[in-house]
Amino acid sequence: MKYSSSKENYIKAIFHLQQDEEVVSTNALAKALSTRPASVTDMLKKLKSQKLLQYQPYKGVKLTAEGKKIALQIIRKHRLWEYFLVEKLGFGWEEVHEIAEELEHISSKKLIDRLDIFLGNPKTDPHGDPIPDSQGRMPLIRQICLLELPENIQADVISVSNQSTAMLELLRHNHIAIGTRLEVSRRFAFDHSLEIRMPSQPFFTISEQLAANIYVAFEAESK
Amino acid sequence: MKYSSSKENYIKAIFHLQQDEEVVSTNALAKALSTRPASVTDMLKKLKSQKLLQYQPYKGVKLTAEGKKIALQIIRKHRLWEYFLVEKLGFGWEEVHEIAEELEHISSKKLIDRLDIFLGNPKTDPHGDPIPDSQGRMPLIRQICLLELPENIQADVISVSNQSTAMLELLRHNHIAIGTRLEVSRRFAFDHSLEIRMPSQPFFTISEQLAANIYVAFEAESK
DNA sequence: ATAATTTTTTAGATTTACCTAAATACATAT
DNA sequence: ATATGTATTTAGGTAAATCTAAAAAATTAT
Repeated sequence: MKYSSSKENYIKAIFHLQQDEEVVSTNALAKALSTRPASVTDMLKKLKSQKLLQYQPYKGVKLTAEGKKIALQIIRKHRLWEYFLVEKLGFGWEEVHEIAEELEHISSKKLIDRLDIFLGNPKTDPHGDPIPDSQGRMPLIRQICLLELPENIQADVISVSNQSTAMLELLRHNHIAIGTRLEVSRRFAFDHSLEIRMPSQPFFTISEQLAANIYVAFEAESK
Repeated sequence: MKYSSSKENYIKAIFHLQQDEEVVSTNALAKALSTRPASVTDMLKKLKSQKLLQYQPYKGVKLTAEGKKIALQIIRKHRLWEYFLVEKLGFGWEEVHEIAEELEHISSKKLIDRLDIFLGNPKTDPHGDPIPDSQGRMPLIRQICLLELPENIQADVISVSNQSTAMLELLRHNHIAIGTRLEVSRRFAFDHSLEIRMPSQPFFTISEQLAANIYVAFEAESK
């Protein structure tokens, strides 16, 4: 079934608000969507009649299983497009959200599954948020310092804590950037330096000092 | 200025119909857009008030310069997305039109200009139709047999006339497919074979017989 | 427990993009 | 030149998604 962009935005907003509060209020939704409470009430009635959510007047709202499924599909699209914009088109991670808000409403499922493959099945978007898979399963992502990354586990760089030019220069030299997929292949006891492996590139090592400033996200047993 | 998807579809349809007939009739538009003549009349009034077209009741319609500019932007987006879907995501050229109809309404100009660069500034879409540049200039495309392609001019493969497995095998072996960018770097008088150059690949030669079955599109002095 | 405040819903409009049915303008054929 | 047929417009209506203002329900404070 296909839903209007407006309905999709409601579903997505409810999904996100539900992470904090079991039940979502009309006012909270109105604020999140920059609209008026009266408009929210109208839309909730429509979405309820489509069985996407449970709603009793004055009692707040909660997505049904079907509603959640749709929310996860939209979030999947949003985050994959963000990844595409940053990794392939060279956008900064601050400027992609708005564009992804539009792209997430493109309907073709085949498109998004092929995009996923084209991007190498990333597990997180450029902000480090997990990307649901084609079945809507959200991978359990752990975000840690590169120093603590277990060996031979693929992870994506999500942030760097030190922004000095000296450090950025070193990162650039090693082709490490936000979004880079890498893994630690060895650790050397002598100086605690790390051997880094990146897809289709020769191995190289980085110092403990550098690694201490890099944060990565990786998939901790999905399901 | 931003226009609704619906308005953009009207503008695009008028642009295409204008290629055949100087002035476009209400009925022709209704047919092209699968809608009713009365709906067309309504919309024409709105678009006229926005100065995107010239319209006098009963006298048909014609885009203004501004209307044409917008049409070309939409066509640019449509064709670049088609190219992306085929070249990067591996879709067949028959199945991309529908998806591109949605993608063409994504508004970010920066997105489309970066996509253009990412794709290597293709001059034609997978169907061989020319892609307007960032200023809306439509390159003059000539479509000819590879045999007749002038030397050292980049061209895109748009079709192959013989579909035998033997020929397709040979094409695959040479990494030639619909959409491949190539140029003829030399011709050998002895057997009329051609030396082919492709970006970031070693040169190779193909027989006159093979070249006779390959059709390409290239830019003939734009402007 | 009642008053005051906040939240939510209802009622009634508006805008966009459609529709059908009827009226009008234009084109063509005799 | 008039009749007939086709194309186009007008008139009036609908559905989706929004809005404001007012009413009603729920919550909080005294």
